[in-house]
Amino acid sequence: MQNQLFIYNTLSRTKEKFEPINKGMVGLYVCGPTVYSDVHLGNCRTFISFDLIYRYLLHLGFKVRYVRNITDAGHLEGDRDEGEDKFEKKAKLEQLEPMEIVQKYTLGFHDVMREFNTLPPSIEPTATGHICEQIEMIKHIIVNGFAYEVNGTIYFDVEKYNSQYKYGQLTNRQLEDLVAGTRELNGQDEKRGRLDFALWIKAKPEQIMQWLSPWGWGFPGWHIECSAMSSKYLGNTFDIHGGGMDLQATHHTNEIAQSQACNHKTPVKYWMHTNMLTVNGVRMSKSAGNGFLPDQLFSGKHPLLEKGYSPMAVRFFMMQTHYRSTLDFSNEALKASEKAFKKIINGLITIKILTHNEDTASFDEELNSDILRLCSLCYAGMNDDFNSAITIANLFNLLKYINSFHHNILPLASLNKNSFETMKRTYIVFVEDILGLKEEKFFKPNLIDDVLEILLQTYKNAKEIKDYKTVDLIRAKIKEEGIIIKDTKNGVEWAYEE
RNA sequence: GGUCCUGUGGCCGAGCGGCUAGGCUCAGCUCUGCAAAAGCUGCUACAGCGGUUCGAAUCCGCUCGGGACCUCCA
Repeated sequence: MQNQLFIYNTLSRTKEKFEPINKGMVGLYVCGPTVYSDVHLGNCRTFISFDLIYRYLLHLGFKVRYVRNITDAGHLEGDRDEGEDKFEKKAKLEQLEPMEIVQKYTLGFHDVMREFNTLPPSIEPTATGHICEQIEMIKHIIVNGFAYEVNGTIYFDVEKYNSQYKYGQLTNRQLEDLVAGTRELNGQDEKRGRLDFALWIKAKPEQIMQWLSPWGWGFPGWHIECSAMSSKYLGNTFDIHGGGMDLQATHHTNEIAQSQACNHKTPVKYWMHTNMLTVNGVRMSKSAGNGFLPDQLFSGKHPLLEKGYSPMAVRFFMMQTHYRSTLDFSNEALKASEKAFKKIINGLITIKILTHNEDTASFDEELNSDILRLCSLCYAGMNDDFNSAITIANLFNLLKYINSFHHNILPLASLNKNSFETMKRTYIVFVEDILGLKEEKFFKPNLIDDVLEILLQTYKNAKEIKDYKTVDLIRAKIKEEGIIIKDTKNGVEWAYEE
């Protein structure tokens, strides 16, 4: 049951039984961020979705090598070799070195990922750290006849490639249709085919980020980075490659082409794509002006947000929707999830203190089997293409029982030890390890001072009504925490114990 | 224009041929010094019209909405 994992494969457009290439091991590659500005929230959804996938694979006992790159060079404004380099442009704007831009936004990205409680990947390679590998790969592609040089720039020959392989297979498109969708080459273009894309780009003299290659000074194209890094760490063919749906048509299509042109092997067994984020029904994007940053979402400082929502509430919100469905952000939906999340966490605190004392006096067969059924449904949800929505629904069903036991509406003695332990383990493991949710402390900065104030007031009140039992209790307990209470002529004061 | 996805109750969101999804909201009940928490009950949904079937939210066709990619974005 727990091993019957099914994954929707974009390549076949069906759910397939997951069978790793090497038994017990999984190679997972996810396209990471281009660190030229703050992480986009939609980007976060992708990484949170794959964090869930990573966590579940680990839970199933797989040895997972999770590679998520950092794109820190070579990403032009137009994905098809036009426009300025994103880093160079931003560097000019912020009056910094391109690498300062990279450093700044990489750190910011990691902060956000930490706030969302995502596990770090096993390897987080950078594009600039793998220039040699990319050059090597390009050389192979040229030798194999699928790329050509024009004035120091190397282009991938899509038409030639398509004569032997299917270029548009990931998106189920014919080459002719793709060509029809692009504009005609104007006289300035050096490339031969309209769909051809750059593997290596000749640098302008003033450019800061450039490297020496067999074809002169230049920098790598965006797509070759992922191909080079994934094959280096996961091999020529690996299990799962993921990313946002908008990478499917261009980036991932080109990755497949590059890998096959280089070593004649299909690079990936299962392609997984996460869906987009919308705000009040409209796709979140820069041009629509409805894209808020993670920090704005947390603080509530954005015109579209009524209030701030904590990272864990947002994470939970995302997991209530399947990763292949579009997810709509609205204050109403966010508030609903915030409440539901707190309920889940309160349940976590409850189940942790709940214990079974081996008493089965009022054993209820039906109840036991229902609880075991719900536990297995939690697995069934995740096994069905990581359907966390189903898992969460069943966690809520379990939670009802947990609360009923806790409030003695149902006697704990109606469960046997095994059912109880299964319920407890399932709830905790799913909430903490798989969904990656944790309790958040919402304490104000000066909470301690305020609580102390309340305590001292209670102390004073007790003293006035000569309730010395309470007075002594407060004094003794607070002393254990290293604080002594002093009755002075001016009233009650506290001090650190010396 | 091409390639696709999608329309579920007041809101969000699973399900994708027969079995109560779940959460939030609202109304009521139980419990309760007050309040909260928790439990219970109700609000009887599947865009419309045809068709296939013993049986359709689920499959097929048409109509009407919404959206994505092909162009910067995960």
